[in-house]
Amino acid sequence: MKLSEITPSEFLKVTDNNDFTLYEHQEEAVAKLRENKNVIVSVPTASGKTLIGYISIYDTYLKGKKSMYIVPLRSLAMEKFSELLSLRNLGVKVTMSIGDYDVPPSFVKNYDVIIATSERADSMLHRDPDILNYFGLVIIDEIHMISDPSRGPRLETVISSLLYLNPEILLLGLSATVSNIQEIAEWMNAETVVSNFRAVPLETGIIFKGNLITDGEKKHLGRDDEVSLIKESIESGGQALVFRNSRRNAEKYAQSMVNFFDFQNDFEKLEIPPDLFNEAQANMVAHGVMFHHAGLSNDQRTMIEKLFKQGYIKILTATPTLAAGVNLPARTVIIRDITRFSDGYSKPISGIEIQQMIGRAGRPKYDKKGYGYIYAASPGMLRVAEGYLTGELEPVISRMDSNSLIRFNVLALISSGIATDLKGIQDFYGKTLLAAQNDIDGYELAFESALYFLKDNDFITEENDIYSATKFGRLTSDLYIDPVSSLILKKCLDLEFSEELYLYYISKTPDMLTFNYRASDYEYLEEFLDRHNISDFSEESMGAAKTAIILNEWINEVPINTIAETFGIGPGDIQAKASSADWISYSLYRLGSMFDKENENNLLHLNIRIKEGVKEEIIRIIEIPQVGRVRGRRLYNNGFKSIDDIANARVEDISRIFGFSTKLAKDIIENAGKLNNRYYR
DNA sequence: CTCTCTAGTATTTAGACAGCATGTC
DNA sequence: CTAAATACTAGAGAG
Repeated sequence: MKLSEITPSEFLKVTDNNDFTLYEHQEEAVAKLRENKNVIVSVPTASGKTLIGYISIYDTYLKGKKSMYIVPLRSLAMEKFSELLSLRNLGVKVTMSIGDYDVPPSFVKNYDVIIATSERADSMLHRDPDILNYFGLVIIDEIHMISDPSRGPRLETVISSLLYLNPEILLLGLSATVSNIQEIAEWMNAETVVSNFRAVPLETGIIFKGNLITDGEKKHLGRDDEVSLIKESIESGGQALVFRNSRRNAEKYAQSMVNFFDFQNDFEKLEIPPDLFNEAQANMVAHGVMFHHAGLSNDQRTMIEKLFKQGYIKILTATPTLAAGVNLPARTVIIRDITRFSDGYSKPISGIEIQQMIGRAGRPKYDKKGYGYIYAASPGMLRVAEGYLTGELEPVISRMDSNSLIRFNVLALISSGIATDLKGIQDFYGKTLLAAQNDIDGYELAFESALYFLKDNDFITEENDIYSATKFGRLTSDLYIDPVSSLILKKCLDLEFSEELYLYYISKTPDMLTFNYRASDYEYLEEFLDRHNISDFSEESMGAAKTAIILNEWINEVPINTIAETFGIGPGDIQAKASSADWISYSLYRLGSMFDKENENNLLHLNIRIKEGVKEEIIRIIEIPQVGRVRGRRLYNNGFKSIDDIANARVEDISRIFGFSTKLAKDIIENAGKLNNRYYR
């Protein structure tokens, strides 16, 4: 059926007037949603799931209701946001609500579609459960994420809340292929739409001992082994994506590709900011090769993704960052490692992850066919690889049963008023997948001990078996931090303020994942703990000390590359850590304002310094737009020490400073002037 | 006595979410 | 439980 046959005439504005024929699974999903049935669509990636979203969002809009689109990653939220913007042509107002994103105000009431991460959705719901009255549709992308041990429970909480609070809201789940899709559907009162359809056909094979095995047939690959497959792909105009299981492997593999291929990109033409890449990296890019992992800075990653999309980078080697992230397809995908070290063992990676990686093969519109190959290093791994391809699927399992998550959730339920007694909590949990998969009566003890813990630590109070959150409990829940973190921060406030020491306690909260320390770090870590009279030499404490030391370098303006080199980590690791610490230090500031007013200013400044990575003395001047830690420092060192100094400066005096063009100098002076005026008003 | 090589041993290992602010008759 | 690559170290042997 054509798009125009099932949608209002104006709808084609969304698709640039392309009136394509719907795929069968799209048609089926839309039909079921229109019958007011929840739906779970399970199809491979790149098979038009977004169009189902578009149509159902517009249907919902016409009924005067809002839609929410939940995704697992911030990068995916931004990608969806730019895709869904085309709905603006129909008057549908789209926004996104993710942590860290402060451009459009996230007034739910003013928008028709809200794109959110699962955590943001969770947080929004328990801050103000009433917003649900405005919603008619919630789309949950990558719903199989429920199975993710660390982040799945937050998504499961959101869906359970929807089922518990407002079963009228239509749910559309989009999922990878999993074995128990029926069970998930029953839990959500949904019908399933399952299809193996792919927009670009996929050919899969296993590379084993110099042979490529496809459909049981062996083909000898020659001396270059799997590299010959990459060669083939590139020479016929394609690109290749190689997944590896460690950063070092990804980098090494990229380096080795430089020796195999030489595409001779005109480096000048690529418009890469100077100093974005180091010499070795720039050399790889010049050869059309690069690696991608979370140790790279955000700017580096964005640039690499762009160069790959534009086709300048032909071979990209990556860790799992690219498996679940933004859509970055390539004609040929090679999964070079199928095991990864975790929990003390080297284990085969999950089938869902393999699906995601291999699903990247084949660019719609550009490639007639995609090629996905799995590399097996041993006979045992050959069997594992065969298992992936013959479709032994994993089930989605609830991970909501950890005690710390139950504490977090029970506080959220009480704080939001969704549940106020044990019975309410049990009723809520009765709606979870956890309950659908387990005997929920077995958790009563866990709920009671969570309630006891929360009461004992003044997060909640009780009267006649009815619980309500204290101010402390409410703030903890709103800050979205673990109650245990909140207690650590509260205790920290009793200690005399010292940046280093406070950074240590920030790092010690369970919400901060600390840096790993090595044997070679012992000496200075123990010295740090000694110096602060901390007698705890546990693993957590040592990790927190290392993290505190690195953050301390960051807030003292040590160049990010110097920190990276000294501690053997990547610039991306420092950015990520600073961003978590920013969140926790903000929480500390808020707790400080509640318990200990005296410390308030110190805590606010510490938060700004972590956010921006600056010393105290330039906190003010980096408020000027276009001035960050680097430019702020240069201005300060050249005598421009306040907003006033800069607002009244002459353009030539600032443009004389290294790194400041005339235009930039003008802009900065103007911005400083505006900022100044604002203060005078 | 010192340097070098080697065999055996120790070490290391992916990723990434959250808060805030704002509007207005 | 189901790894593999690399960095480190002690000790032998050469000069």
